[in-house]
Amino acid sequence: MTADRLSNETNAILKPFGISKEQYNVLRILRGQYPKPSTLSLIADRMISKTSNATRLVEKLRKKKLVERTQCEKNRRRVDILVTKQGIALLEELDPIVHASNRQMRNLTVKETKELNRLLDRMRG
Amino acid sequence: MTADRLSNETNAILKPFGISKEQYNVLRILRGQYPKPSTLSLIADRMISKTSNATRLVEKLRKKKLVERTQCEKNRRRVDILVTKQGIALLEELDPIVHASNRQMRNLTVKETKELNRLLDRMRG
DNA sequence: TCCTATACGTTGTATATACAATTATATACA
DNA sequence: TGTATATAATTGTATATACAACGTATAGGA
Repeated sequence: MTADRLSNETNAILKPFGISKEQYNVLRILRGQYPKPSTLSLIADRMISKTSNATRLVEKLRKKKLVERTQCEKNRRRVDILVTKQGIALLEELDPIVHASNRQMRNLTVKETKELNRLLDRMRG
Repeated sequence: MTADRLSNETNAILKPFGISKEQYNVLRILRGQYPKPSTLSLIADRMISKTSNATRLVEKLRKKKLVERTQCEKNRRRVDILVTKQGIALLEELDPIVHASNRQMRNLTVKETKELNRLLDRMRG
């Protein structure tokens, strides 16, 4: 529930830029691989989600020209996803805004943030 | 993300009983008021959600005969929601299962759980 | 070579959420 | 009294998620 609350505020910040928090997350994953392409399974793994959802998020980003999809030549089951220049530019615009907002939003000290992350890690098992 | 992970495992546990984690949550809120009825706004407040979503969750519970809806006589804008005997019975069946699962799942000590809750409270502001 | 199992992705259905617009009732107050 | 405002809930649209069923493509073994 609490995580949702944060998530929503991030969504509100991103809304004027035309993407959701989850789509922003996918873009960051893609940038992490750049200039190498990512597969849908890789994206899904990083999001701890299903490939079916990665399929649809990527499709939304593709329609906005923020990513490109091409069938992988070496393994035609795969689809190579690559963030476009527009995607990178959008990320660079968004990063400082989102980071500042996150810090302010959760109102925790640095020490508390570390402890929170430690506990969340433990929860993940 | 982490909260989602937990949430899904709880959903998996509840699935055989025909309700979702969110619906279970609504039932518990209603039991907390029992035998007093709750309004949709009260439920939404407790869930840190919107009344629109409470409306739909309650409707699903109503179709399963787990709650009853009646228009409030004193204030006809309100709708009184009351958990039924079947609802209470289901909760009693589910509580130990869900609690055991939560404890196991998150793998934290009692002290850590308290600290986690404290930090989450701080985050809520 | 052929057949089976696995890998990668897509689509359909159900769940939940946020936000905006709308309806209906109640309250405040000029 | 009559009008404006606030409260309570509903409905429509968009977002995301999980799960299951399905369609290809690849790999491995008989």
